[in-house]
Amino acid sequence: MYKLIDNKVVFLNVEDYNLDETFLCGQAFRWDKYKDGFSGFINKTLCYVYFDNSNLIVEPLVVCNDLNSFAKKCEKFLSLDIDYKMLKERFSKNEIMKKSISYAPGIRVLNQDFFETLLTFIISQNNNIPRIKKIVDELSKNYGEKVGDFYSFPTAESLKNISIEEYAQLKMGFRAKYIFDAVQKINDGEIKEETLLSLSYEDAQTELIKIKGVGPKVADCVLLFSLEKYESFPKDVWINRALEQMFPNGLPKEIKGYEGIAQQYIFHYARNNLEK
DNA sequence: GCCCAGGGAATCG
DNA sequence: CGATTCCATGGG
Repeated sequence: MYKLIDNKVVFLNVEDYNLDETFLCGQAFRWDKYKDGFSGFINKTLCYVYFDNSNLIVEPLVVCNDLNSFAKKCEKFLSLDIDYKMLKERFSKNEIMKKSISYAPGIRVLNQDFFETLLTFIISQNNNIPRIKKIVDELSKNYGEKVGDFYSFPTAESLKNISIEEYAQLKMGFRAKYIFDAVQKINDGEIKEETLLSLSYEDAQTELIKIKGVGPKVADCVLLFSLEKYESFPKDVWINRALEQMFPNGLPKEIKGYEGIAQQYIFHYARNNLEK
């Protein structure tokens, strides 16, 4: 439930939500600490997200002429339309899941912009989180739109005539040619968000992998973080360690259908507690 | 200098 | 097929 109060979107009595855990867990690369919360873009609108006691508040930092429709976008983006209390109770019937969740119980899987998620996770391959953020910031500063002190993430249209060499100048390395191919396939209409949304998880993954530099892991991140395929379970180096050490006999049945949401708790636990 | 990072493509056997 | 190697860059 939310209300519109004083040009802000106010979600009342939000539980099972921690902004630090959610914005800093490695699923999003364009949110920064700001005042008592975080600043970033929701549906192309720059905003300030913070807690006021138990209320979660989204304050647009630019003019927003349709606050009601923006509020619905916020609800979806922040994953406030999913019953996390119920999901975590189900996951916690498995003892290892229960322990993983206890290390960061306030993580939520965001519903981010498709194009931004696609490009940022192409950049993420064989890379580390601070440097991913740095490259994504450079991409935005160079080709995004200036909004106050911030820059929006570039659109596919705005990247239409950018060359591989220009991407390489942003220190992307070998990923420059992959970004170029992704932008081209989006602009050509070869890859369409609406199509991917209508397809099954498996078929949507098959489509995404047609992009150069997009393999199973990057595709799974895009499917989970921007296309609402919650059964998607991205496997990176940390998750592989977790699977060996925590789930040698496979994933528990309690997370079925929502493996991706469970994956975030496991990923966070593994990154902070497992040995290399 | 070596190792690693929210991997994937190219190559090899 | 599966297994290995290379790819750019920067921090530890």
